[in-house]
Amino acid sequence: MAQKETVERILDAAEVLFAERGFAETSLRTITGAAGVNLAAVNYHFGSKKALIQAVFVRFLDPLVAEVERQLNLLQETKARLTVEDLLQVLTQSVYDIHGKGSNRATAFMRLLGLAYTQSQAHLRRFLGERYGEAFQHYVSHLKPALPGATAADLFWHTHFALGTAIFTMSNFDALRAMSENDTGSRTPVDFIVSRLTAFMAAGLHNAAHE
Amino acid sequence: MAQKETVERILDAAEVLFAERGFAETSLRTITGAAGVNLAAVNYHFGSKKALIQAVFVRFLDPLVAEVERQLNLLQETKARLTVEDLLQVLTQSVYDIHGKGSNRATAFMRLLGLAYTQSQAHLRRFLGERYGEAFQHYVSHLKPALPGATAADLFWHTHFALGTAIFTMSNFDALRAMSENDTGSRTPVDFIVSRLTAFMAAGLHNAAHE
DNA sequence: GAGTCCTGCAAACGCTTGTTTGAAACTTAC
DNA sequence: GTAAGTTTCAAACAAGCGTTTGCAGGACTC
Repeated sequence: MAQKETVERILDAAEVLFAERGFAETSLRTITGAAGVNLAAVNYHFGSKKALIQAVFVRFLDPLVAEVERQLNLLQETKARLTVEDLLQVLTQSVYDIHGKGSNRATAFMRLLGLAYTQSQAHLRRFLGERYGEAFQHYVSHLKPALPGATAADLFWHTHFALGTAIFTMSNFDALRAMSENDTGSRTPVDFIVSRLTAFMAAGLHNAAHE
Repeated sequence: MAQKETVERILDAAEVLFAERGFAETSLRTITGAAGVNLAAVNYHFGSKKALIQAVFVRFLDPLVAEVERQLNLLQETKARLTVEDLLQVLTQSVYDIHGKGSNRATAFMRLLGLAYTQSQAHLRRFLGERYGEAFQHYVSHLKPALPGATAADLFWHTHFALGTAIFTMSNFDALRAMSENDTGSRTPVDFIVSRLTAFMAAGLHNAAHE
């Protein structure tokens, strides 16, 4: 009991702090301080800071990947050929179903995903590739029939363009929202942003098939 | 003479190393070691590590912003209304004109731009906003007539979606290219990627006017 | 040629980092 | 109630960080 509580509290604090400041910029002392546990607890329960970073990702991604897979299979039973919009919808719907619609945990974690790409944590990228590479490939494989006429190279690049759009937006979500509030005077609802984002991605992806 | 050489060598080394590892992960000892100058030289010539980071951006962005402005004005004289494609073309053309077509300095710097967004360097974002905010707004102002029917909110979000696509792709350029080479077996030319990228961005941006 | 200014250098400063240690506190089982 | 096994804790560790210091060497003026 006491152990699980400590582990969970460390993960909670680490998830939030990593998302706010990045991995290298967040010290174990800051994390354990926020979690209200002893400094040595991280190395005792996780082994190292690197292992803690990976554990944060596993706790979030394992259920999400499973849910995406589930919804993908479900959808495939009712529809012979999935559209690009279907596939994007599965992603957002899976996040909504697990965390609720207005969850800031989801947007905070998206920032973590962005950091995983841009910060120099070679061990993390290797780890994520090994653990989730197959699931990612499986998801992308559904995109191919949805975009007839696209070559393999088209598919690869357009997928990563779309991925980049999403990750960048999510990882700078709060900053962008603040800027937009400054510009237009009103706060944009999350729904609006997400639907615009998926529309932008879909438009870009469809472009692959037309050239 | 000797001074300029030292300053320039520090900037060269810092630009490459920051792009490779990030700001916090690159120590002044690494930079001065690679540059072949004394450790104290950074604080002597720049004042602090933060000031060095800003100087790296200024050296790259000042000429680029000026060139974009120049090409924008030139284009406006021959054409009454600029298209989205025109505006994107001005950006890539400016980079090409300054650094040549196959420059890795340009792609490396794009990675720096991405880091500026995602790494926790509040001073950098503040600095970039103060120094280049006006030029950015001026550029975006040309986008409004190019996308009739788009509201102010549309314009803001779609601009940043496109920005995100570009920054993410550029900042992970080498990694993406290596992955694609692994997948398809052949190395994708830079031209191909850039033209696909701008096409993707244009398709997404046009989508703003149609909803 | 003395004086002034700029630059380069080795060494040290104080501080923070991730990790380890060894003993104390607690839980569990017989 | 004692023994074994977990978990917590304060303290210390070595290493790395950005920055500062004081001096040595060169370049320049007058």
